[in-house]
Amino acid sequence: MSKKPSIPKGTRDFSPTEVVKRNYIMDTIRGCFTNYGFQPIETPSFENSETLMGKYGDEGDRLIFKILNSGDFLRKVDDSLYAEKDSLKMTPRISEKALRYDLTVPFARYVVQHQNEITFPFKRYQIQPVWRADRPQKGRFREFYQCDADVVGSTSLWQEVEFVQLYDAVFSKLDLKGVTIKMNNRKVLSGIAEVIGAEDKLIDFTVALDKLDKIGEAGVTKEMREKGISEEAINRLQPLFSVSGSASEKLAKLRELLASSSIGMQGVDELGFIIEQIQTLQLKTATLEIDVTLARGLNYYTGAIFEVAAPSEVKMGSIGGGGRYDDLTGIFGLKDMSGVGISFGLDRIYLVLEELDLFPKTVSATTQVLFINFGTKEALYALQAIATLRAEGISAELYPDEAKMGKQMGYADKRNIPFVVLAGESEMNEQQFTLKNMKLGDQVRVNTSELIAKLK
RNA sequence: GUGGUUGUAGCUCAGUUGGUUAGAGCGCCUGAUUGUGGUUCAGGAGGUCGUCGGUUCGAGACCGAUCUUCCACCCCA
Repeated sequence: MSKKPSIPKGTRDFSPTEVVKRNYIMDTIRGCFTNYGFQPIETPSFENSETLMGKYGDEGDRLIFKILNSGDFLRKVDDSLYAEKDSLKMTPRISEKALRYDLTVPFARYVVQHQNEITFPFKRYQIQPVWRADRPQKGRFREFYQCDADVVGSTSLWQEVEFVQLYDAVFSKLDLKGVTIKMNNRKVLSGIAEVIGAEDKLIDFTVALDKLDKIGEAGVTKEMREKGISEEAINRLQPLFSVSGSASEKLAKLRELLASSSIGMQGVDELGFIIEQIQTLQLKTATLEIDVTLARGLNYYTGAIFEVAAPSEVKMGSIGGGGRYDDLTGIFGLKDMSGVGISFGLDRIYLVLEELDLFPKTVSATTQVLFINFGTKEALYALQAIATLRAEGISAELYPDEAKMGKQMGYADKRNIPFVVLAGESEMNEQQFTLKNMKLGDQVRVNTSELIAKLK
């Protein structure tokens, strides 16, 4: 046991059946992305540390996997720094590269670096793994895939409308019903902070607010108090907890609440626009909902914020998220380039589909027909037929060894191969094949064209 | 990063207050069956009990460390 090899915490191997299912999800998402006019790019799995560090907050920095420099890197550290044993100070000296933490920041870097070759607005999609030095939990890994679609170079709210449609399209294709697209707007949150006079505590305030459905109103106010938000501000927040009802009712309530804040009103108007258009365009399976407590998201969101909740019967964190970031490329020196995008969490969608048994049966299909190996002459005869079948698009294989029938049949059985061909001397003499249906157990004698017809 | 939890055969798990040679089901291999799998029957292989250290006459069981699993925080897809 001890000598058995293993893989690092939070990583996984994928068996054939799992890869087939993952590909099904990926192909579905990719199909929708291209259908909506997005173009694929890829970026390196690791970036220069300075590209990533400081972009996700202190918590994010902690979760970034750092790559040790090559060579005798400790020799270059001066003694006084080494003696301090301060990891935070030491890290930049011994690590200059890091594994990417998400796909959005590398994308921003890409846009800035390639700005002269890009035609704006630029719609790109990207499906690649990301890494986080997190503690694993259910649906939480240290290596996982994100599937991102972003548009940069347009401030049009029609993009947000299209992203809502895109979410709906993907989940409809996957036949995943009961998905809720939660939407909020950073400007609404800023407006609330402004109205209650806690602008300087925006982050603390939003993080606490985000936990409303988890720890309740009392828990949220308690956390806000602990973070130093004044009692007066918390009292003024009161009406917010009772924002409920339909989208238009929520919007009306927010307008009332935020009347004195121009930024807040702007956020409400943006939410209203998107809701209104979606009401006309209609969604197929997903539900769009305004959630004023939705505050997750990285520090760079400036407008819309999206988060996708799995159907309520599945206990799973969000399966997607996104939003508008007006100044993402600004940190890399390219100003006035607004972006908006969404992300799908492939690994979590997989767990949800698995739990709800929503993978189509056909995705598990393997080889269509196995040819039994009876010996050299027979194998050659079989391979000639196999070549013909393959040219017809039928996946076929020859059992490589001249093993006992039982073993060869057992192989077909275990791999769920639906058909087996037996071709020995008597079949060869008549240019025929014995085709056995493994499920029914019956078998027929056929020629080549009949064989193709039966297997197609 | 904090707190808890888990680890015994390929898989799922039993294993009494610490006591002889650690078990079961499923799976695997061989045969009954030299051109017929999935059913049945007979036989067989497979474990330094996660790892390292400690307590003890004696440890799968108790203690410590470490790794891993899952869970709650933090945060997030």
